[in-house]
Amino acid sequence: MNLGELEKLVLQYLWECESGDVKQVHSHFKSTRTSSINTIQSTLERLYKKKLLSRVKTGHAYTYQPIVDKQDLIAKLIKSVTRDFEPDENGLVAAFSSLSKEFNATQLDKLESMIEKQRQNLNQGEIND
Amino acid sequence: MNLGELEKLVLQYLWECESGDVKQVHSHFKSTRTSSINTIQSTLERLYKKKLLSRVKTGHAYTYQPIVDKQDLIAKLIKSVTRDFEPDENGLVAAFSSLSKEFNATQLDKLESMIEKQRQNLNQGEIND
DNA sequence: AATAACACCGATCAATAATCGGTTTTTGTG
DNA sequence: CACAAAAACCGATTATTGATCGGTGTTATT
Repeated sequence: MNLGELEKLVLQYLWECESGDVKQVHSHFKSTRTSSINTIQSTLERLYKKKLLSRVKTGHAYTYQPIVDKQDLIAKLIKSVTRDFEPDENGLVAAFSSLSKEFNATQLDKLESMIEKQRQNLNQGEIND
Repeated sequence: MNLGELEKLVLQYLWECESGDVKQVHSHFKSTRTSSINTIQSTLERLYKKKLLSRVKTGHAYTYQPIVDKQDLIAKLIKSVTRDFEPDENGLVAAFSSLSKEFNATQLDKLESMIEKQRQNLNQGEIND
């Protein structure tokens, strides 16, 4: 999936605010972008069609809300760019070897504790099978 | 940076073959795609402009060669999609938390050994400073 | 000099994001 | 209920970028 510049910005905003209607989104960007309210409208619709936003009518205006959270979307995009070149299921692990060169000690600690947490998840799953 | 479908395929091929000229690339894709040799030509030029390929004249034909290897390109793309949403330097680490949910025990082992290797790199650097 | 192989330029097409005007629908108010 | 405001919806336009190729110029080889 490919996201345009405005689409990314709108997503960012909705992650911060939890939800919002066209008017809110439009007025948020009034200071930084010249996009008309119709432009915001169609951007929201595009994100809705891409299944990144849900919407409910409140009164006669839609309130839009992100379906996926930021981390999940990033994860999805990372998997997508990786799979383009390494369809293999270990592709992501392999890609990590290049990536790891840029982590400092603190970041490595964090990564390691995430790994440990995931190990526990796996073990937990085994017990309950 | 955004890569088209044919651009990705051509890159893949050149990673396998180390290098190749237009004719070679074209004949490689003859069976799977209908792209004319001119289409291959301009795809190679686009990749060259994107600084993903280098080229040297051998006779009067260019020989193209990847500048970045596959893992490095994947790493670059991963950093790029991450930075779009998490400009912070810890963004990648944060993104990893969603990603980690899908790794099995073997993969976790591999990741951990990469982390260990990177720790040693960091220590080595310190000593030589 | 002729020819073949190739690069290079320019044009077109396709897909998609960004843009907005105009119309219809909904709703709240006098 | 009629009307005005607010919002959705539809359709058209523009911009960007990748894919495509024809035609022309350039170079090397015989």
